[in-house]
Amino acid sequence: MSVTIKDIAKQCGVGVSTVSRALNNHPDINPQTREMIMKVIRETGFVPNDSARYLKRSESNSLALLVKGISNPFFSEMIRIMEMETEKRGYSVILRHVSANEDEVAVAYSLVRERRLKGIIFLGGNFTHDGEALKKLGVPYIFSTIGNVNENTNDDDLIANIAVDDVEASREAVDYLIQQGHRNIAIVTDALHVPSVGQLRFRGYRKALEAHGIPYREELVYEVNDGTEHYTRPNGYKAARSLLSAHPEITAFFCISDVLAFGVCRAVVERGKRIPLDVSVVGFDGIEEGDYYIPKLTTVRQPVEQMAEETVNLLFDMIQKKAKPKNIIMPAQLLIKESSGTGYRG
Amino acid sequence: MSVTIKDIAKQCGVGVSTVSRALNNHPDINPQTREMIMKVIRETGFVPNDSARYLKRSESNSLALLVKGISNPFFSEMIRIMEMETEKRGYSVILRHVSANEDEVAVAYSLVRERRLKGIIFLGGNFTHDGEALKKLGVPYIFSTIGNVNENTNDDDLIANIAVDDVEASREAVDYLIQQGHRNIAIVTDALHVPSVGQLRFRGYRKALEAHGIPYREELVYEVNDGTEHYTRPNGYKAARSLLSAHPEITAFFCISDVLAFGVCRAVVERGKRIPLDVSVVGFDGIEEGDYYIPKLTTVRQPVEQMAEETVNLLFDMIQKKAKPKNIIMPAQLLIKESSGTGYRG
DNA sequence: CTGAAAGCGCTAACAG
DNA sequence: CTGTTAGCGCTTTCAG
Repeated sequence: MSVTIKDIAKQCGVGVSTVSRALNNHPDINPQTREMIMKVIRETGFVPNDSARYLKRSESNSLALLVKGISNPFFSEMIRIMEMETEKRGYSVILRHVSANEDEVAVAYSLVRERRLKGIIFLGGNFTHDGEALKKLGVPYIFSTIGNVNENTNDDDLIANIAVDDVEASREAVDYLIQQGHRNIAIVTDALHVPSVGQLRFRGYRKALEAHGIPYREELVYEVNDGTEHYTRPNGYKAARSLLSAHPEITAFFCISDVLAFGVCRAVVERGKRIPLDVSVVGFDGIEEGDYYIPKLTTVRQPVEQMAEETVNLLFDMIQKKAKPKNIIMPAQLLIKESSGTGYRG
Repeated sequence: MSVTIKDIAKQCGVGVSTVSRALNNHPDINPQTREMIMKVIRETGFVPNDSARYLKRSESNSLALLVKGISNPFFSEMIRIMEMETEKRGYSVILRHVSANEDEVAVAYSLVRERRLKGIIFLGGNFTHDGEALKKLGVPYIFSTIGNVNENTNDDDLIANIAVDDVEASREAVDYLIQQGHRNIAIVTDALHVPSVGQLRFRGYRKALEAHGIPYREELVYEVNDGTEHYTRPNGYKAARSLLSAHPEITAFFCISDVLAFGVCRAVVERGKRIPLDVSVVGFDGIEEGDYYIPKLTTVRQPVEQMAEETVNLLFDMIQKKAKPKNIIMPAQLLIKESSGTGYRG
């Protein structure tokens, strides 16, 4: 069908292996021969078939980055940095987004077999994986920004994991709201019933309330569940509308993602309330969009750059057997911007 | 290394071809044999190696969707619908994002060879392609939302293309601003020197000014160029800051993308001006985020759903030889929301 | 330094 | 219905 390595070999009057050597910058080749071959390759527009290469190759120097929920802008920056860091080490990255109903571990498994991967990074998603399936992967893997996947694990079974302390960061954020005078604080969260950041951040919320002796009210909790993706503006919007109409006494919203928070803000404003005069809104993640919102969003910032770097670092250390899987907790930072302030004390 | 089709064959006491048939739902196989084989496959956790499959297969029933500038949220929705439409037809989609410095046609070329693609969709990017390289692809291809790539082409060389009438849509948007009384209208655009939507939308801007006898002032044009991605909030922000400080008389901004517009809005507000009382801002694309912004963004909406559908439709017609490449223009719609209004008349 | 030859794991004729 | 066999395009020994 199209031009192959054989055609090039014939046209150059050399063997296919010589062409292969030229292609792969092998040292064992006469520079002149290489130059000649490369010239023909350029003229022909020949591109080697990766399927064939990977099929044959035993090693690859590449990682896969499997992202669940790629539309979440929080991941964009992380992906960018992880790609950069990986390429800096001479490795290439295979980026794949897996949809909500796909099994990322299964995808990882095929990829390892096809592309002879050296390691895998899982970004996003809940932690509900089959330990056996993970072990079968046969290469080091690491979870990033998925919460503490090792919560109930003993040291030997530790899974490589990088995340902020979701519980503590959320507790601080809600504590801040309470200190501002808020008492009727709603939370917009996700996936309370499965191990997830939603669950962890919710726990932080409860802890803060408890610490201040504020009774927990289930009616102020909204668990989003529309659509396949949960971290969306419409979901935040719906949450706040519903919460506000049932509980107009709410003066603050803690949202487990910035994207949800934008939806919440819009609903608050449409209800004729002012931010932050009447209602405070706090998000989570610290994405760029928040700084261009009006008002700028108060949020719990995850240190994306360092998290991305640490993730890649640890994975490479594991690949080189310099490290065992471990749990790394990064510091999150509450950034007080314009969407929050002193609570209404009616 | 890991379990292959041979292992399965051996374990089942059948030939590899039988396993292959079971795997591919071939009709020529005893249902019981298939069941038995599938059971072993499940138990073993065997996953066929796609590289090997594609290497051998002559056909694939798949398309590639090559996206330039994947971080632009405008594309997310288009991608979603295109994937849906394609799968509805029993084809699968290979989604690849190509970075600013990659050549999407080269990527397409490798993909065609590796994956035996049936067709290609190019999403985003400028139109500066080598016609020869495109022809070499050997399969039908289509450009979507990249502007009128056929502007200076005669009918025979027509390239399949779907876009809104960027010039006319922009003209209408600016015309609207003028009718609202605005006279000092700035434009935040991109890539004026190359064939691109930036250029087309800029042309619409000029046309509107001319039609109303408003002199064109180059000082009110800002061409973003920071970073590899141009359609970003920081770029919009910088543009508006710079424009407003040099020309405080500006009362309206026309931005060639919504994302730029958000940056502009933030800069306007920080300058102590109110939207839309003092300054109007109009975007382009009609992304969801605009409806959750405060104020809701006035924008030129591209009919994403229909564009996505038409793109897939035309490509399939071309694959089935039912249609030749053609140029399809879709209607854009000016959505007047909250970020624009009567101009300040000093 | 270079060529010949042996597969990588799978599919697709081709005979049974 | 099923097994045998010949490659898909490439990399990689192994001899020169």
